[in-house]
Amino acid sequence: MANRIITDEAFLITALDLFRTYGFEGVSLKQLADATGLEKASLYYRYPGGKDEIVLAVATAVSQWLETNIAAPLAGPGTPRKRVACVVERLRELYCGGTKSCVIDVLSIPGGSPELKTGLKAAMQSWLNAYVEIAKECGLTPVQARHRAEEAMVRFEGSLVLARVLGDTSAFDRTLKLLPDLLTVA
Amino acid sequence: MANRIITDEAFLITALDLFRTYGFEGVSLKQLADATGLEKASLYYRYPGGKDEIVLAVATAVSQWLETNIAAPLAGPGTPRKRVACVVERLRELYCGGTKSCVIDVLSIPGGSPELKTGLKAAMQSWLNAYVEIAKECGLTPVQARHRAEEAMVRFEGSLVLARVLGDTSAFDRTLKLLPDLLTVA
DNA sequence: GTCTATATTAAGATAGAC
DNA sequence: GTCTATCTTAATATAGAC
Repeated sequence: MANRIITDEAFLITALDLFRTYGFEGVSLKQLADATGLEKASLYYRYPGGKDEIVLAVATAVSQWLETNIAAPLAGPGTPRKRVACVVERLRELYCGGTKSCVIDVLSIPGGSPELKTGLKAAMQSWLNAYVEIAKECGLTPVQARHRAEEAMVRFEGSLVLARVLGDTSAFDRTLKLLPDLLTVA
Repeated sequence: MANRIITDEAFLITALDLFRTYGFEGVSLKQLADATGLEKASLYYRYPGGKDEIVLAVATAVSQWLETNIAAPLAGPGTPRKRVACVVERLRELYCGGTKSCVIDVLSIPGGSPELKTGLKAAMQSWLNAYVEIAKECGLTPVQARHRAEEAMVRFEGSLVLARVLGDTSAFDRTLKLLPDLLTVA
C-alpha cells in the first residue's frame, strides 16, 4: 500500500473511461499504464490476468454502480415518478449528457473473455429488471412492463449510438425526458 | 484481372461481415486475408492504404447499399406504408433478423481515419433524411417528421445493441413491426 | 508494490519473384 | 495480380532490481 500512486477505485474509473471510448480491442496496456500513471508491470501485479482481468474488474464495478444508482433508487422511497427522475439525472451524469458511450454496448463487441460477455449480459438484465419492477408497481401488466422496460433500454442505447455517430445529443436529451412517462404512466 | 480469385464485391461483403462483428480494431489484415483467400500483400495491392482504405471502401459500399435499398424505395412508387414495409424487409435481411450488428454503429467507435468517421455520419444522415421525407409526405410537420425519423433510427440501433448484449432479438422484431406506423401515421 | 529491462508474439507494411 | 519472404513496430507478458 506504501508506494501506490493511484487507488484501485481511481484506476478502474480511468480504465472504464478508456474502454467505453475505444472498446476492448482499441485499448492497449500501454494506454492503460500511461493514463493511470503506472507501468505495465505494475498492472500485471494488480491484475495478473492482464487486460482480460482489468476489463472484467471494470465490468464488475459498473454492475455495482448500476445496482447502487439504478436498482436501489428505483426500489426505494418516494413516488415512482420522482424515483425515475432521480435515476435519469444519474444516468445523464454517468453518460456526460450523451457524449460518452455505454460501456456495456461497446464492450459487447467480441474481444474479451466469455466471463466478460456473461457479466455484461447480467448487468443489462438486472438494469432491465429494475425498470420492469417499477413499471409493474405503476399498474402495468408483467408483459406490458417488460415491453416498456425494453423500450426504455432500446431508446437509451440507441440514442447514445446516434450521439456517437452524429455528434449530436439532442435525441439522447429527448429520450431522458421521455423515461418517466415511459416507465410510470399506465 | 487474370488470377483474381475473389471479386471486389465479394471481398467487400466478406470484409463488411468482419468489421460489423469485430469492429475496426478487432479485425487484422491476417483475418481479412484468411477470410477472403488472398494474401496480405495482395490486399495492399488492391488497397495501398491498408486497413484504413479497406474499411473506407466497406463504408462506401454500405452507403451505396443504403441509397439503393432505403432511400430509393422510400422515394419510389406505391403507398408510403407499402414502401416502408418493403424497406423493413430489406433491413431485416441485411441485419439477419437482428443477429448482426450495424456496421455504422460498430465502426463509429474511434479507430479508423477521419474520413471513415465523416462517411459514417453522412450515411446515417442520408438514411435519416429518407425517413424524414416519407414522414413529411404523410402529413407530419418538418419538426415532427424529424423526431419520428430519429426515433425510428434510435429504436433500430438500440434494439440491435440489446440483441448483441442479451442474445435476444425480440426487441428488434418489435421495432421492425413498429416502423410503418412510426413513419407514416400522422 | 512499483520500477526497468527484456522476451515473445503478432500486427501493419514493403520488396521482389512469378 | 498474387505470391513468399522479410522488415519494423507495437502488443502482451515476465524477470528481477529496488
